[in-house]
Amino acid sequence: MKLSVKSEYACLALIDLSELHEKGQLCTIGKIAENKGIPKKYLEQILLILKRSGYVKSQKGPDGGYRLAKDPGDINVAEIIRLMDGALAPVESVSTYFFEHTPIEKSPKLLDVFRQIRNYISDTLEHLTFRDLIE
Amino acid sequence: MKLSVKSEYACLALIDLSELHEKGQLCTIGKIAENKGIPKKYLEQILLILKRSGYVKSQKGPDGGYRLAKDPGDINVAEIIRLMDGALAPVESVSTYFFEHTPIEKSPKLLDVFRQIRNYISDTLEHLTFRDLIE
DNA sequence: CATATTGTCTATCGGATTTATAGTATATAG
DNA sequence: CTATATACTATAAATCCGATAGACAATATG
Repeated sequence: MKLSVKSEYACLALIDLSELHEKGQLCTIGKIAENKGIPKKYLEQILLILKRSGYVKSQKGPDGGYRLAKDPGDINVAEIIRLMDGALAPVESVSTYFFEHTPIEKSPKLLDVFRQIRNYISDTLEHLTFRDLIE
Repeated sequence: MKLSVKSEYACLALIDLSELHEKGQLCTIGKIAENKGIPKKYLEQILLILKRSGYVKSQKGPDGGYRLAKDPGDINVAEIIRLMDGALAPVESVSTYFFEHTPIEKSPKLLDVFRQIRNYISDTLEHLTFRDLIE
């Protein structure tokens, strides 16, 4: 896993929305972009992806904006990174959801170590929810 | 850390050379490439990098080839990946050797989790030597 | 010395990916 | 009706990665 800027932006945006969630307030793309220092038009695309996957809801028009579609405690960081970047594993040949063959399979011992690393990353990030990340 | 094919090739080549190390035998680029299924011309560049960093030695001419410059037990996987790919950390802002600012710093809590992941990866791979990977 | 073999070095290409921007369409509050 | 917001698609710009090409240098051997 090498985190892309896209994943970072997605997490930051979800943190922003998580903090507003209890009040049920909408927040515009522009506001989030400004808060977190994210290019607005790029954030637009990211929020669209999050919307299509059911993490956020939106409303058009004046006073429109975005809000979370779930409780922050029901969204974990692993699923967001997988959605944006693909595999958490450092090598696809030890990835559960994005398996692919790679040259490293020629060394079973090395492969085992990377599998162990993948499991650590998955366990850590799957148990980390956006509730844990709110201030 | 997302492992590149380059790192994978470097590790596989070093494993090959580690297995020959005790006998002090030289091995040609072509042989290694064939053994591990690596494009020869690409492997050439990788071995040059390893040579310049003191991991392997070479000899030109007929009967020439490569051999390890150190004991397999004195080379760990972390340093090879850092040489080929840069940071082991999933985000540069928690990298010890390749620190850079990234947007994720806006969430200290998230940053902490990634620091923890980085430490796990570093510890694991720094203690893994090529002696451990020999058959 | 001539030749074949092997590493050295630099340049570059093709393709993919990533980050970001542009522009048009659609919904809705007032 | 108009201003404001999201929806959507296309594509630009930059970078990186894996791979290839080809000229050069060293050396063992006959």
